[in-house]
Amino acid sequence: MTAPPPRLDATQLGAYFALIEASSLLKHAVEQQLRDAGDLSYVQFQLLATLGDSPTGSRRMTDLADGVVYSRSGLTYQAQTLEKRGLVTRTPSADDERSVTVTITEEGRAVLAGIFPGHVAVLDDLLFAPLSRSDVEALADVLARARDHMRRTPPRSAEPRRRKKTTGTDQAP
Amino acid sequence: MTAPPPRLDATQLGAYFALIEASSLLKHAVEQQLRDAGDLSYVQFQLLATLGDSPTGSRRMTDLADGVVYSRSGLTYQAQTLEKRGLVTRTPSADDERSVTVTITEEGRAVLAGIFPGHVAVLDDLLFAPLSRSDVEALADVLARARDHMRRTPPRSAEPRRRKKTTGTDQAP
DNA sequence: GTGATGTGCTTCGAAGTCGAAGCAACTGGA
DNA sequence: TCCAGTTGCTTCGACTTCGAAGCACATCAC
Repeated sequence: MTAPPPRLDATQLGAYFALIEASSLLKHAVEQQLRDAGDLSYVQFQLLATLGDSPTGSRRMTDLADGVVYSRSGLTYQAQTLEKRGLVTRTPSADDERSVTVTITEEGRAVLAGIFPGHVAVLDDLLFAPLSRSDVEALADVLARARDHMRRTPPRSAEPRRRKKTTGTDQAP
Repeated sequence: MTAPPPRLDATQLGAYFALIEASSLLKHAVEQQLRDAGDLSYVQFQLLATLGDSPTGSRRMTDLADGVVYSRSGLTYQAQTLEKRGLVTRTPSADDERSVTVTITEEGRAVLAGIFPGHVAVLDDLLFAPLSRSDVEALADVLARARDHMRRTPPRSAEPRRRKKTTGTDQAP
C-alpha cells in the first residue's frame, strides 16, 4: 500500500497545470470582452467564428458541436438563441431531412466583425505579449499535435450513443 | 474608420485555437474519468488537489477561487457540496472573522488518491502520448510564462467592486 | 417492401455557474 | 471613538449546461 507509481514527472505536471490555468484565464478574459463588445458568450462566438470560417457560411449541427467541443443539446439551445437574435439561420438540409444546416447571416458577420478587433487586442495583451515569435510557433506546433491526437483518440464519445454494453466492467449473466 | 488591422498572423491564430481546443478536449476527457472514478466534477477535483497541495491542507475561500479561476459564488456552492460529502471542512478563520478556511479531510485525501492514477493515465494517453520530452518542456515553459503574465495583468475585470482610479494604463512601477 | 438498427436533432429535468446585491467584519483617517 | 470605505463570503435570481430519453428520417439486410 505504498504510493502507486505516478507516471508524471514535475515537468509534465507543470505543463498540464499551466495548460489548464492559462486557458482558463484566457477564456475568462475573452469572455468579458465578448460580453462587452457584442453581448455574446464564448460558445456563441466560437459558433459564429466557425461558421464565418466556412466557405459556405454553414455547417451541420453535429459538426458544429464537434468543432467547438460542446454537447448537442447545448448546441440546440445556443443555436436557437443565435437564431432569435438573427445572427444565424437554421434550415433543414436538402439531402437529409433529419439534418439541420446552420448558416451565419449578414448581421452575424457584422457582429463578428465588430468584435474581432477587441478580441485580437485581448489576445495580444494577455497571451502573446510575453511570448516571442518562436514561443508562439512552438506553442502552435505542440498544441496542434496534441489536439489532433486527442481528436483522433475518441476519449469520451467512443460510443456517442451508449450501446447497451459491450465490455465487461460489469458482466451480464 | 475602416477595418483596423488585425494584428494576428496565421501562427498566432493557430496557437490560440489549438490552445482552446486542446484544453477543451482534455478537460472533457478528464471530466469523464473523474465522474467515473470518484464522482467529482472538474472544479471539485481542482479544489481538492489545490488543498491537498497546500502544506496545511487548507486555504481561504478567496485564494481557492483565484487559484482555480472560479467565481466566488460558485466556490461557495462547491465548497458546500464538498463539505456535505465530508471531503472538506469549513471553519471561520481565527484572525479574521469574515474569512473561511477550507481544509481537506482524510476522506478527501483518500478520494484524491483513488482518482489520481486514472487521472494520470488519461493525461498520458491523451496529452503526453504524442509529445516528446522537449515538447513537454517547451509547453510547460511557454504556458507558464503566459499564465504568469495573465495573473499579473488584471484583464479588464480588475475591479469588480474596487473603485480604483489607477487609470487603466499605468504600468510604471 | 419490411423490420431492425443507426443517426440527427430536440425536449426535459437536474445540476452548475455567474454577477449583483446583501451582510458582517476589518481598516484607516479625522 | 466614529464612520465611511473595503473586503470576505453568502444568498438570490437568471441563465447555461449536460445526459438521457424521445422523435423522425435513413440505411441496410433480407
